[in-house]
Amino acid sequence: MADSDTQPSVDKPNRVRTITDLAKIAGVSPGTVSRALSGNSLVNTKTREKIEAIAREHGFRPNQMASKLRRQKTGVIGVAIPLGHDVRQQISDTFFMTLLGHLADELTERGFDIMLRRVIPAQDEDWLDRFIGSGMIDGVIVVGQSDQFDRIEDVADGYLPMVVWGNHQEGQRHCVVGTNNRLGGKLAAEKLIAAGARRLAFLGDTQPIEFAARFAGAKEVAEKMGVSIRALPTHLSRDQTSEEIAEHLSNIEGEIDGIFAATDTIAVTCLKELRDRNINVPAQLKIVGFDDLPISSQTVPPLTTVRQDIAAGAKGLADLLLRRLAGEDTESLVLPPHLIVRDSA
Amino acid sequence: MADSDTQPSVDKPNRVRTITDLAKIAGVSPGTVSRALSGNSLVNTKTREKIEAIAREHGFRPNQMASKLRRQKTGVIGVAIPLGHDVRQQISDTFFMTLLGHLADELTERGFDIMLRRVIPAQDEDWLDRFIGSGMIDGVIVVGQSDQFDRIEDVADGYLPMVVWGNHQEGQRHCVVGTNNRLGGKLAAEKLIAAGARRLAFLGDTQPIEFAARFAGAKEVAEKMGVSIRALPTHLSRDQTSEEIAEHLSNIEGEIDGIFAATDTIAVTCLKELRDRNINVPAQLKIVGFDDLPISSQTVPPLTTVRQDIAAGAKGLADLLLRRLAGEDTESLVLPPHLIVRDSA
DNA sequence: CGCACGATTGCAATCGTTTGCAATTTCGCT
DNA sequence: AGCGAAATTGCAAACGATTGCAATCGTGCG
Repeated sequence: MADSDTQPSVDKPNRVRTITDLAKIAGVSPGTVSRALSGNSLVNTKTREKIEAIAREHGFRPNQMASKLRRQKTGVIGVAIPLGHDVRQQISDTFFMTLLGHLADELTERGFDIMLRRVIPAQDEDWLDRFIGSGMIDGVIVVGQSDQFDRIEDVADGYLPMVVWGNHQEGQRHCVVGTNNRLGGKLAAEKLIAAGARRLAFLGDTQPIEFAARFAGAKEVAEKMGVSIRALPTHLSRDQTSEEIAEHLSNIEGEIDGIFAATDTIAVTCLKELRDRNINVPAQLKIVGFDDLPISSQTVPPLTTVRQDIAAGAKGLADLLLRRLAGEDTESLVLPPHLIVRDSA
Repeated sequence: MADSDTQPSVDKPNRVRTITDLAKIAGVSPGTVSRALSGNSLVNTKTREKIEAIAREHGFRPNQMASKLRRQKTGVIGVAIPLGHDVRQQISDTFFMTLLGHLADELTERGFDIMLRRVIPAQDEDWLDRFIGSGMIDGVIVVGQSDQFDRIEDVADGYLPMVVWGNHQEGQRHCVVGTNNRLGGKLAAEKLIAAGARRLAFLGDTQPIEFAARFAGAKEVAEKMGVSIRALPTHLSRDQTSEEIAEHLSNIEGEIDGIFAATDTIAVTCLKELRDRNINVPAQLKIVGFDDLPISSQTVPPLTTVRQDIAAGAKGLADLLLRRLAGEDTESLVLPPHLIVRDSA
């Protein structure tokens, strides 16, 4: 493809694009320019200043690709978001997006760039190997295990600089940061029961490992307390959710007096549906959510929920990854959930 | 730094890391391997299959850095989020995050990767040049003009593959995608007035260009209709917002009967504060928001708001950028806002 | 005045892949 | 069997920055 005039190389006759061009102008060798610009090695102060001046004047920036190729490191952290269970749970999902935001803040502060990759495992068998092996990133953060637990485990042995957001399981090999979901589930169930509920339901998909753990925790408490609990499966994408929840609510009308929602997003939708049906929360039905999203304090009634500390999670992910980048084999980090009592239970 | 044993090169004695290694095994030249793997050029089918087999067997992936360096294109789109007016408006802001999510979906679908960069212009004069000149990205999408309108304009002339999310101004040179904020402001004011409000207030920061346009639109309508309107400045970060809004509400108690919030996020917080004060919406005070975030339909009362079509915006950004990448000098895209009438006005 | 040593700088190989051009092989056809 | 065109493959020069090693410059000191 002849792209001779695609680039705006016309404005300045012979623009300084390479370190060699600059060297020619400065009357030194490329090596010296490289040293002067990278700052760390020994260059005569006068020479350095001259080179820096010329660089500034011509708006020169060393080509990162070449630099990275030569130095075999990129300064880029890959962030992969696998969309396993529910492809329609786009990455626009509130929780993930918030986590990503904090992650961006943390990593940027430490001088790393972020390469974002949304991946659909069903369509791309070895997404993780591909990402890692691409040579474009120094390390990878996987946000959410989705249904890819095994694949992640496979990779973990041979590749140190990887940290995963998700659930921790006894004896797993990959380094994970996440909330103690099981404990969170317990807190939720205990609260519902303490508030007087006796016939519980878990509202949400029980397939994803995190949600399964939440359900398991709740179930354990319920059984110990002699209270019934059942799962009402739901998808995550917004449009379906509403209808599914509506249907569930019709089915369980009067049979259930306490709902543990897998997610605040689900809980909020549920709250809305209940209001439409004139079911009073918490008098007739108690609800506890999970996440403590910003919305959750603004609902009517304000949502009682199990808080995940997203900021701390992001910080943990970044910290651990950086230590692994330095060669350390770190332990997983399991964060404690906190029950935030508001008015819905 | 001697990192001889940092890498796990021990597991497989002599791993296939380069195309040359693979070529040696296959008994062909590196060039042939490159052609076979890239798929597009002419290679004997049998040779290709053999090479592919060996590649698969050894889990070989061509080094992207080298490839990108040689081909002078990266397959990466930079997404910059300038945090100008309010550094504490972290990129975890709901609207931007949602836009980013859709953007990720769009670009990924078209085979591009995303390099995310959060940037604080106040701390980094030439963030945009640096990003563009880094050689790491083929094009850039700037999410939000913030207070960087001029800098963006400066760059626009010399650099084609850039598209910006934001407000469109008569005669500007950079390609922008965004909602017609002024029109949106008009719709909001018209609705408030139609609902019976006569003393309006605009709740939000009027500095950012998008918000200024919204306010201007509302003001135009208000003045034409002989209705008063005033601005109540607010910041964007959540913690401050609540208090600021509370203070404003105390000050204006009884003097205002219609609020146009710069953002749904602000509107939602405002709704909550009003509820705490037992001010009935919409009877005593009418509210219209802006954005139509997912939350907005779930509030009590559900929020009347001006909808921005985020998905369409993301698609527009991606489309235009790709056309610019191909050398076309595209026009800006201004999307129409839609008034979504619910119960708050 | 000559030598040695430290401070700078230049040289050239290297990172791993792509690709224009030329050489070689394969085939079809007469 | 022989010739030419078409199909494959090999060769080697890029892409642009980094860095170990060696060469050069300058200066202090005997």
